[in-house]
Amino acid sequence: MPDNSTDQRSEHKQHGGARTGAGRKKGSGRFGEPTKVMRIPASKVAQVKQWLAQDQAANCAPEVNAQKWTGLLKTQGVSLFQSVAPANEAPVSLPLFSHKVVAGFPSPADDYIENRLDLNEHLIRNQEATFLLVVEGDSMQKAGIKDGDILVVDRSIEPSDGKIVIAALDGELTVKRLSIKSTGTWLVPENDDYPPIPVREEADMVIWGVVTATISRF
Amino acid sequence: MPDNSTDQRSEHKQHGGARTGAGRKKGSGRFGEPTKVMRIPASKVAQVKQWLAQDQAANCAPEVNAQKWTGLLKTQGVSLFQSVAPANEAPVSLPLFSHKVVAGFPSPADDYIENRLDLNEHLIRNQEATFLLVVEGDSMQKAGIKDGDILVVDRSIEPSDGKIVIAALDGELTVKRLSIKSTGTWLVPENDDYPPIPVREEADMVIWGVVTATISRF
DNA sequence: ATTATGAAAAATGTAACAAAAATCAAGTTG
DNA sequence: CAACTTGATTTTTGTTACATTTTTCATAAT
Repeated sequence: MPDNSTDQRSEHKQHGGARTGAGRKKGSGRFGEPTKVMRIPASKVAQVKQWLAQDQAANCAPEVNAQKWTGLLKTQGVSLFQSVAPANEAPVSLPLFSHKVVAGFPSPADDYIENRLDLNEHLIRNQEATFLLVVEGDSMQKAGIKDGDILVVDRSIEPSDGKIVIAALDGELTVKRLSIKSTGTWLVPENDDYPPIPVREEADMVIWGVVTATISRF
Repeated sequence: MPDNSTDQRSEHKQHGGARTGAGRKKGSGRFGEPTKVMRIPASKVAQVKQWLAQDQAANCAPEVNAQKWTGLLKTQGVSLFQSVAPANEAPVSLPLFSHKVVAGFPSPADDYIENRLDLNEHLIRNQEATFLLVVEGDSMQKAGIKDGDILVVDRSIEPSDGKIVIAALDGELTVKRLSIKSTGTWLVPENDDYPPIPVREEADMVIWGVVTATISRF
């Protein structure tokens, strides 16, 4: 301020002034939460940045198309790099027939048709937040998840008790059932050969997303 | 350095000294490259750390083997879909990851995406000959096919021994494993409550197609 | 009442710093 | 002379500090 000689006169220029309650609100940043600085190898800076940007996009992902999809909807956690494929319409529409059809080939024109189904639409509620994983191992055998299955994982579903989740443990992804009890949090395999895994801290494990479907090929 | 008064005498304590070429080598850090500091939202610090830690560890061997499934099978009432004429493809391509992905980041920086997969393309090879069946009843749960599962049935595949087939029996569609032995042909339910069904003549039943995949939702 | 203005508070990117780790060669020891 | 010590030197690394920017709001001005 160049000229501040006469305080009495300077008033005519003042608009603001000391006041309480002013200032930027907490959580008004990009991430809605406090941040920390950390050191990242140069070659991965871009990747991390992209990941952070994607994660925001996934978190505010719109409701795409869900007719008969039951499930909680909430955002949380991770996201991945993924090119958004413009979902054009009318791809694979599959007519649904009654199970009472007998020998003979049902025609789509028949009134046997109960419904039409597109596998992508049926299995993917939030494309931005969905990815696929190939299962290795049989720790979830009793849940019907077998080695080689393809899991449909939705990151936008809030992990909750009883959900089958993808968790990063010891640097590997595992699929387990999440058990949140008063006694603590557990990752429970659905195979008697494997013991439940206690989860002590957040750092122990990162939950990637919730398994919404599994696909087995014969 | 407490005593440095007399340089001539101080030599007796000196081991090192000014020299060139000393010092830590470049690239000797954890990442083998220079680093940068960046600001990360607090909730994601753990994920980034885990990813960075994992990334230096062993590289993963991407072994995607989607077909070593040796499962049982089951049958019950089913609902029927049919595939419809192949529409213009606007594939909803999803990222397909291998097992070794960590904390929100794929492990190897570049080939993290094993593949991109469109579920329709992946599951429906011959669209005009493909049906979808919704399984009714949970008698096949033990075999990995549960109530509400969607079966992908391909009519263009030749039924052979061991295949899981859709057969029309008594005006209803059922899922059975086809057993063609020297002793005869059987439709074998994978459920103790149901006996194997002998197939005497072709007219006894009509095989609609071969099950190529099953989809379970959670 | 509406708008303009600037102060207050938080967010953000980068610089700076201290401590730790790594590395080497001169000096010491055997 | 070879092996070991040891401190100097340099990079790494986690954190703090700081200068900007952004957001928000109370108040003056209209």
